[in-house]
Amino acid sequence: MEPSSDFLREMTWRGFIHQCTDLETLDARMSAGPIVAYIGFDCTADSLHVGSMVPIMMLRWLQKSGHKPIVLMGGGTTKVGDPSFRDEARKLLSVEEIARNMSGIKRVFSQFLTFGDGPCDALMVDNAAWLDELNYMSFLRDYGRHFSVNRMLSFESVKLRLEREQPLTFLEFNYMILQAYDFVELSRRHSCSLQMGGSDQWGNIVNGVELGRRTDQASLFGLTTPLITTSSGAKMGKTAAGALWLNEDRVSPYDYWQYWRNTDDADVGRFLRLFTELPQDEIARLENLKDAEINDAKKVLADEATKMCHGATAAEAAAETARETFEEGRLGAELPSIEIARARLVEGIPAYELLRAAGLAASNGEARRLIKGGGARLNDVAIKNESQTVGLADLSSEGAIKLSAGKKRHALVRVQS
RNA sequence: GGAGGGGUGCCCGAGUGGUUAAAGGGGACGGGCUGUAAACCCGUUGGCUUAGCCUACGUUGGUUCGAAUCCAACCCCCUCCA
Repeated sequence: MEPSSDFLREMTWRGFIHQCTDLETLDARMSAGPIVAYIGFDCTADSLHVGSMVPIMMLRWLQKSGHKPIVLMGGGTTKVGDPSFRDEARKLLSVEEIARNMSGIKRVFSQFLTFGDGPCDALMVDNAAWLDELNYMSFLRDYGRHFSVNRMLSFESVKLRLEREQPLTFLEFNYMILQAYDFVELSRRHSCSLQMGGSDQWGNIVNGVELGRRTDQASLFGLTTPLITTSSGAKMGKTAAGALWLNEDRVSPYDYWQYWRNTDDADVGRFLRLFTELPQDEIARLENLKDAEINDAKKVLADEATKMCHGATAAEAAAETARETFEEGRLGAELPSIEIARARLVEGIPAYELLRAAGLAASNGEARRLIKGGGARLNDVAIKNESQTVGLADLSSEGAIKLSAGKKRHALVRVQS
């Protein structure tokens, strides 16, 4: 019952496996020797977010277990747009946007995988390389004949669209076929025999496996990961500011660390397995911590996850700032900060304006409401009056003013030098 | 091209001439309780130089003392027909 290959055993224990086209045969293949596997990433934004962390972790484990990972950039498929489980069509992205997004996403990967020419080194390819020059007539005759529209319509991934009677354009309908063709290309070019991906990719993956069998008698496999939700049922990765992006310029290491630190109790064990590479016994110990002690497990989770994404130095700085801010009530260096001209502080700035400038409120009105509701604090003292002004006298001995919105959101105001 | 239906605040969704910055729900934010957790309770949720002013119900005009609500044109979406 338990897989014999290192990779699948580890993945099973950690909760990465949702569905597989043929787990037993795949396991035998992976036990016998190294294989090549890929995951595709479309270029719909200029950074990936935590939603992609599960597939990324899987590629890491694959590489660690002695197999070869391919990262497929969807430079071609992004021009079409994956309709899977969407109730309406995506906005069509321009070629320029796609190129920009791709360069943002590429940066992320160097952090997680080792690229190169060795047998276990990761490879990055772009499906525009073959999709862009496809000839319509020959493609239809060579590959289109292997697809049954009846079957394509039966996939769960398009059901939502069809049931809601929302239009599914012919453009989008082709996505599945192109992704299937990608798998065949990678199998031919790089002997790739396994496609992995999120559970929403099941239909697309199965089509690739079947196409490979029909055109090349290839024995291909598909493996999907479950959609990770928080125990409260929400899709994970939402922050106050929006998605939890992996690129540092969109979400700071400190905010990234905070996200993991604030994990629900109920999710800690599961997340440690999925998002850290700690050994099994260490995870077992951490997930058995009770009550307030579980906070220690959350800190480890935050440390590990941040280290992987932003490096050890950034992770330590984030952890240190959190400790200073929350455990000692001081001001940590990595808190988001803004600079204000000395002259403006001499005049005095209304507190609501400063809250807005520091990014703790989206508008002056919101800042006023925050103050009225008793959630705004200046150097840890509640701001009572909306029109209260902040001046030089409020600078602490560290040379900064600490502003807070609620218990968790803090920012520093420094004097412009 | 024809017939019908529809476009409301972050999202869903009520609202068919005035007291509507727009019910209700969700989400989000804040307060309380805690452990920087969950659950629960309470509050807030267009902007501004905030006892006031300004901007808002696809767009532009019109009717009216007064319009998200009525009229016209236009744009976009959906369904059926060709």
